[in-house]
Amino acid sequence: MDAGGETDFNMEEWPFYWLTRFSGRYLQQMELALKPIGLDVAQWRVLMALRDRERLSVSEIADHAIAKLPTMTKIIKRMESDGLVACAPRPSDQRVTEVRLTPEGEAASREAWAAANRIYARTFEGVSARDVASLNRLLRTITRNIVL
Amino acid sequence: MDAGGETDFNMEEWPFYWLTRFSGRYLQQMELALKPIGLDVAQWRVLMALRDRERLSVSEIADHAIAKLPTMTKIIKRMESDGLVACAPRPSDQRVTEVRLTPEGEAASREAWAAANRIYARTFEGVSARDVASLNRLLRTITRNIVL
DNA sequence: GAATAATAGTTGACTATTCAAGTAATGTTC
DNA sequence: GAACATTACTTGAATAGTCAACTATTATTC
Repeated sequence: MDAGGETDFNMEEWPFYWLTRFSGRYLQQMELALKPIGLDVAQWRVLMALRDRERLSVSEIADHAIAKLPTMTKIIKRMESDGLVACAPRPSDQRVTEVRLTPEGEAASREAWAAANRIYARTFEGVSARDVASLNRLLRTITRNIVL
Repeated sequence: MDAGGETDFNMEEWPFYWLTRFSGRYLQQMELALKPIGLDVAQWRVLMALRDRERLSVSEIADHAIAKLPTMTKIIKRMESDGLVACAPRPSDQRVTEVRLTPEGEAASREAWAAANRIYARTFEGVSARDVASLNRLLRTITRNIVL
């Protein structure tokens, strides 16, 4: 496959094309679904990160959400002043700022997850569980491969 | 699958998790690869859109790159003042601004595609052509489904 | 254990993106 | 064909994201 040359190259056979395109539409739809909840995509990423663990440092959230650290600082500050999260220095290491959801943040999280599930349901309607599993497997592989 | 509830939910079995994660890393890597060429991700999206067609309107590019129209206006203006693209009103409809690559823009495009191909090669190393084809097929389906 | 290095985060100046409101050209309706 | 609506952008004010430089805390080295 030679995407740069003059040879016959079909964009639709290039996975990056579809991944970019899908990702863009996913963000559009999430943005739309989050608006009534009073959230944006950046905040949604923080809620996703805080789904599994109760407390995370700002760096850990930035890493998980694949955002730069200063960006994440400011997103967290916004969410803090909106009352969605609470921040406190970690007792064992005062350098790290630990972030956790407030009850209000948990409520927003539940609403956001419900919205995400609705989008998921219609997006994968008619796709078999086996195909979803294959997709996850392949995505995990290429996500690992791309970093080098 | 109930991503919002208290039930056992494994993020790694949720395709949106991987799609978001992959997409983030892809953008990181492209950003890195484009820097020496003097391009950013926004400009790369324009070059991608202009790969197949010689001339596109600002709206068409915005739509293809899944960006908002005012954003695209400004990206195009930046690229125009960098000498990468040229703009002219469409003769048959003076409202539309047609954008095409300059020779300089074509050169940048070739370099960017080469960089993208290098990333693609290492990302999909060891992935069979059949799996790539399945991935494309599934991505096309879910990209169509998500919009409703 | 004082000096230096490394880590975690924040801040401020700069750039990029977005929303809302504007302009200009084309379509439509009566 | 004049008035109104729609389309295709563009612009300016507000917001968000980024880079470089800074502070504070912990780790390491001599």
